[in-house]
Amino acid sequence: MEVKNNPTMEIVILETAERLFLEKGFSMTSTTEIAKEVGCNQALIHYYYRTKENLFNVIFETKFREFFRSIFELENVKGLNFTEKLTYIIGSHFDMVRKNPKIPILIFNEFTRNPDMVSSLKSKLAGVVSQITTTINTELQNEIKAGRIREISMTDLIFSVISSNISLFLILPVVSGILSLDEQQKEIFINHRRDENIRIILNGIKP
Amino acid sequence: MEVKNNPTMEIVILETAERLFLEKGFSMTSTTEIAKEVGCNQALIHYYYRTKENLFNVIFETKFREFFRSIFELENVKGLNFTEKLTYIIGSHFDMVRKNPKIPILIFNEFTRNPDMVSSLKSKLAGVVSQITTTINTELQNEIKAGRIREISMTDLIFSVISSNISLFLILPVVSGILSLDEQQKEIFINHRRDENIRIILNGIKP
DNA sequence: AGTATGTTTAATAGCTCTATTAATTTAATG
DNA sequence: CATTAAATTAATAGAGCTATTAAACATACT
Repeated sequence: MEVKNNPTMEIVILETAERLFLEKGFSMTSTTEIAKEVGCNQALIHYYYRTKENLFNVIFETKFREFFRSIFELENVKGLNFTEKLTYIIGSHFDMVRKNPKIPILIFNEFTRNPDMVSSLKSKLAGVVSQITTTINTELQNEIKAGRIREISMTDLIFSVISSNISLFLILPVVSGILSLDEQQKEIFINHRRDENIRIILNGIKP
Repeated sequence: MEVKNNPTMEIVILETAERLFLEKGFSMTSTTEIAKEVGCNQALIHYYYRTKENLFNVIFETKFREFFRSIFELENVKGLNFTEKLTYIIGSHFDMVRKNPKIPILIFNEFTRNPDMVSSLKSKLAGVVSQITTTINTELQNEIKAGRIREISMTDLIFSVISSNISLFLILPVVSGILSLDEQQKEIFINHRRDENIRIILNGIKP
């Protein structure tokens, strides 16, 4: 009965794998490569995680959950009116995606690579989704009744926010590649699109 | 000096490869699998296309060009006012993406798999982009001056249209997997989002 | 010191993939 | 029919990948 004294290797492997999987996807990343990057023997990866698939799943589940849990940060919105609330929500969702720009494409790819995985994730999401929906749905309905917002469902609103925010970071590599943007120009572009996304949605739901 | 009598195999290979590459991406598709699907010997693929990379590039270049050339169909918009024009453009862009829902993710993945490819495609796009921009930019500026549209650049407008349209088809597999939507429900959802995308953008650029 | 337990490595089996080469089949031509 | 070129296949080299196994190493405990 030993106490794990230094679980460093196990963790280093996980972190390195996470980085590589996010950079290059599941199939383009080999356990051999992970081991080389970590600086350990390739068998060690299988010692801790048994299979590559399993290692990936550990990472994927974490990231997937993380990503969806923090879809909308609803802590700091008390005391704001609806427009202010929405502005804050869209912005903080944008910032979250900005911090994890590679996760969406990882998810999309994983869904085509392994469609069976869907079922195992369904349950985990149900709660999160309904929580978000109900939290501000009442307020949305009030705004609509008051005629300050056009008829639109919560689902559609959320969908539009997520769409515009994630797609920026999907398209960005292509655009910045084609236009040869440097890091600074990219930053400017990102910040500009942050404002634009907020603006187009706020305006887009007006009556 | 023979005349190619039946180039069927060459073409069948190309079409099958296209389907598989779009379904599962570059690295998840093997030449062995393509051959099996075509019903020919695996060496035949290399006989016609030499390398898998090369076969992919042939397909990718075509699809990429096709996708960008038809980004905006500007044929049938004469005689319409600006709002009608924009409605038509967003809708037909949506329909184009709907017909080729897998191309965007193919492009995004290819850009991370092989960043060098960017340079070879730069030139091919310059023309297309500027053409689109200039065609309706004058009109957009007029609308802005007339106070019917808020201050927004052509680039931002195009960006928002492309974003909302492609991201639907990226997210769809995830959403429909989680919500277990059948084909009919998917159709309804897609059509609904088509309207919603048009609406949010038209509204989103109002003053 | 010696044993037990957990960690790490070396070696390798077994598979699949890409690409090439040589041989075989098919089709066209004089 | 014989010849020639193109299309197709069989066979295989060579590489990389995943996963397993047994051995070596390290560490803690009695």
